[in-house]
Amino acid sequence: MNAKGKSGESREQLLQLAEALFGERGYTAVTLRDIANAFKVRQAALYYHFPGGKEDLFVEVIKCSLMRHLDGLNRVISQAEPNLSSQLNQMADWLLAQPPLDLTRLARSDLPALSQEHSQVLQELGEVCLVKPIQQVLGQAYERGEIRLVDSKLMATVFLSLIDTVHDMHRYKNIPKQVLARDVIDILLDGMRRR
Amino acid sequence: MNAKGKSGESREQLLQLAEALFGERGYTAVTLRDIANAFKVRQAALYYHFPGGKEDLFVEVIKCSLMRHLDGLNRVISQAEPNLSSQLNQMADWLLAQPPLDLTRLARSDLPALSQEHSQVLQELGEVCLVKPIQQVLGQAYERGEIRLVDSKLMATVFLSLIDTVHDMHRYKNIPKQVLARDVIDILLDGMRRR
DNA sequence: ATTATCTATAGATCTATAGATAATGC
DNA sequence: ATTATCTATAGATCTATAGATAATGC
Repeated sequence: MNAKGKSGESREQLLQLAEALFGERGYTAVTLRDIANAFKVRQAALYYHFPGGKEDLFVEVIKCSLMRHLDGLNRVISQAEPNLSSQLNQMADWLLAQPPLDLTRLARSDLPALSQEHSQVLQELGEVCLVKPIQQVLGQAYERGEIRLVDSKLMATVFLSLIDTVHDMHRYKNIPKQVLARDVIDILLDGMRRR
Repeated sequence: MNAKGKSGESREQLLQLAEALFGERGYTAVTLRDIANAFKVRQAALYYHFPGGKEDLFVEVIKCSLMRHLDGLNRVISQAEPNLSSQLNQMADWLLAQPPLDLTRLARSDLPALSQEHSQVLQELGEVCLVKPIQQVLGQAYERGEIRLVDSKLMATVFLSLIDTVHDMHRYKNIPKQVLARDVIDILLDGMRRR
């Protein structure tokens, strides 16, 4: 082996660099050369780690990212106080610490460039790993009587795109992301509250 | 002239087709061939209408779209009843009738592929044409005492990404976009209301 | 003469493959 | 022998340019 250490950790680092780039600019806008540069190897060397090429690398990146999100969300949900406010804020903190994962762009721009197979798999995994956990939290809050009945899928998706908005807003304001998120979440919570 | 009629209207139609494509999949994912196909000409013929090439076409598309949004938003704001609920709902209806214009993707994926000049111009025009009008409506609602003090830029951006969420959500549900938007807007309004 | 297209193609990427090379592990 | 890179390059796009062509307007 030439530069990188144990196989597992260098693959991990490659996935991490690729995730940051894909997350920032999207599938078509990021080239294998960009990723190779970040990894400090030549473009062709990526085919050693991902013989399937760009599409397989992307699919792997998104799969890993989504699985990690599922784990992370479930963890913070279980550790949060058993009320919606705490749960949403903990989820927001966790999501904001991750590289951006814009489901809207994923569905609109990235997935259409992939094979129908891959597109469908990622679409469904996105539902399961991101939308479902939030939907569930909203559903439980309704059953506890904390909020009134809402379209939980719609509100879960709104919550996720709110996170992306805050990710971006942080470029222009130097208010911490968590504070921005908390402000919007408070408004959503008040709005959903039983009256 | 061969196929298309008066110069002005064919340019209009070209801009409209390009706007739909760019809006759906983004700058890098849409090729000149895609646009030419939609316009039913060969790729090279686009250089007659836009000698500046792909980047200039995109910049023109976004400029026109943003100016139209500014006009449309100002019009519906002035025609709405003078309360925030009516104004936001009218704006939502108008935005949902337009091709999607995802500011998050624009800033993250599209603008970085352009020259710094163009990138900056569009960035600022996006602020002026989309964010500012909504910010203003929120500011006036605060002065009327309808809502409490909020970060109007943050909430304006949240409102815009909410519209994009609804644009997408409509793919999966067959509930009318306006109804979905109204549900979320009601929640935001209640949350922002003075207590 | 002007307008709106076309064909053909140069030049610049980008993805992906083939084969060489160097370092380590047995 | 295996692992992780490299160089070189084929093949496929994609953008952009040059020059030809056909229809209309004067």
